[in-house]
Amino acid sequence: MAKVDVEQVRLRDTLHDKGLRMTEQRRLVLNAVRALEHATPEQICREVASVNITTVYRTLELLERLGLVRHTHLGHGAPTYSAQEHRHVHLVCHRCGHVDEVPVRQLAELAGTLRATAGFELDASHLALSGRCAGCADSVSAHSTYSVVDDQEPS
Amino acid sequence: MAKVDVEQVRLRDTLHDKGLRMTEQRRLVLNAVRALEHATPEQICREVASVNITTVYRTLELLERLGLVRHTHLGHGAPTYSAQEHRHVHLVCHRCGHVDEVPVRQLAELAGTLRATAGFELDASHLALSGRCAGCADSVSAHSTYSVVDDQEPS
DNA sequence: ATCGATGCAAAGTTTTTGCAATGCT
DNA sequence: AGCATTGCAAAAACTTTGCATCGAT
Repeated sequence: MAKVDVEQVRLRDTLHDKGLRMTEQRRLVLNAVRALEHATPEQICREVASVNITTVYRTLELLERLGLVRHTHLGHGAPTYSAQEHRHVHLVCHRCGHVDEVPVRQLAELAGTLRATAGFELDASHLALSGRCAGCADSVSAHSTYSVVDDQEPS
Repeated sequence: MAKVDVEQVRLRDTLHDKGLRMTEQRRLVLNAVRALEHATPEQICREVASVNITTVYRTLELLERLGLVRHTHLGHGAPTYSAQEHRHVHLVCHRCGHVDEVPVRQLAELAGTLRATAGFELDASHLALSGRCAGCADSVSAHSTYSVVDDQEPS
């Protein structure tokens, strides 16, 4: 598959530009990030069993500095990594943990507002929004349990 | 100060409703969360030195279940807690780490869009947006360093 | 007096660091 | 050959658990 080679060459070139080296581990980790989509370091490590967990951490940090991957905090646990080109907004349900995705475009308006009011350049591809997914939002009326935090502000 | 007593009574009542007990530690931790604003468990523990770190963790979890505090993941490290009534959106600069805040209202439009398109109920008070703060966005032109990830999508 | 809450110590998780061995270039 | 990279082991950082004691009700 030509695409794979292209990606691989791109990685090699990016590394060489910085005086860094192309290794099998780096290729494997990058491929795993692309294949798994928002995966934690541990999940990535499981996927590429031959690569040591230490190397996974170091490689993810490197790939992020190179702009090839990004990480997001989807919940309480470990950060999750995705390929740079995988641009979307994560919608994380903090009831059931389900992660949905919507196009980055939906944030354009917000990005404009934040730029205007706070001078803040929103990085939309880096983003996790929490709330209730469709399924859990529906079932809310049936619950008013101890363990659930729920109260939307008046307006 | 009457306000303090009111808050304290509210905490006591909320606890008693569940058959739980009002303790000095719970009062101290809740006050610390309110005073510090988006503080990590460790920072809270430092603030209320007399309370054991274990108790801080347990109390934060409890207060969150009771709907009195919330937590957000502002960055790589530990989660940060704020009082439930402290409603705002965090703007986290992933260059310098600075955390700014804007009113939740700015998300109203986005919340509507997500509800309509994905059935997702956005929890705006729980939110951290990452990007570049005004200061770091300004200085971007001066840098094209190795360590900086930067590339906004075409449109 | 009862039973929930706390503190201490110990264990569990996740991530980082030091260093000798390995392997790109 | 030179120097970045890896793997291992150990440390560090963060969080949870068990249990005896303490304290709110």
